[in-house]
Amino acid sequence: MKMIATWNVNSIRVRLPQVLEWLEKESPDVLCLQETKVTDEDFPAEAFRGVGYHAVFAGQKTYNGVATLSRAPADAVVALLPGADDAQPPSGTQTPQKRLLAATIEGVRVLNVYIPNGEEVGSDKYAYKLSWLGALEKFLAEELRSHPKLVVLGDYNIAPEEVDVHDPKLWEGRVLFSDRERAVFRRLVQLGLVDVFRKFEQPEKSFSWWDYRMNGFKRNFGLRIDHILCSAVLAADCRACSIDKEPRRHERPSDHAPVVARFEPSIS
DNA sequence: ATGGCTTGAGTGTCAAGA
Repeated sequence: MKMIATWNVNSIRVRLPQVLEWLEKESPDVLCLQETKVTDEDFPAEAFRGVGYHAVFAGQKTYNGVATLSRAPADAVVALLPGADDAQPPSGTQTPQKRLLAATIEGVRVLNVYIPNGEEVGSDKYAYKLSWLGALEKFLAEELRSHPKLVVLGDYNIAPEEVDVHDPKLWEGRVLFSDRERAVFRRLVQLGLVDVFRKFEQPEKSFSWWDYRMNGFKRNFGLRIDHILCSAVLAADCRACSIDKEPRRHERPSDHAPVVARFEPSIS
């Protein structure tokens, strides 16, 4: 396995042609998708099989939903985060929320995550985000014990540092960039993970999400909230990590861009 | 200024995302 990627597609129904095109062009070994927004019976597994990918998926109607596509089959699949919905989820939300998919692919433990948005600091959804992150931290610590080759990638909905935000003053204290969220991100890293994007020199103002409104992409008003965190063993063999802005320029784009990590020699 | 776009649900218009 030499290339893994993550992409919040904001509806797999709408984005399917773009994802198929991207797979054919880039040929990653693994692609983790978030916000598929379909139930499992509506997931387009056949279309992915047609271009040479296995798919595992955990979806629900309208919201959330994660899927992991891979050249090699996925084993030991866990489709729910233990303890995530123990605390009261925000009123009116469907439970359990489908936001995590763990799978072992060619001996690498791949944790695909769609961390809650949190809406606004102090809201019910913000409390749910922190509670969900607490459950993730616990699950991750356990998974790391049994899987030295582990990667956690997806839409974290957290911009970890000032350089990850187009206007840190504007975003100070706000959801996605609040101190508590950033502290949790640091705690996840301290479990023994590396944010591989920051292992390498990167262009100034590198972001993975831009608001659809106000020409956010053209003005590069964005945030880096999609991340690839690797265990030390995998990070040592990571040779590059980049954000592919090309799909964000398409007609009807997702508001997120794919993030890609490359390894040498093969990590499997 | 609490908007701005986009998607899904469902067919009028709202919730949710970030």
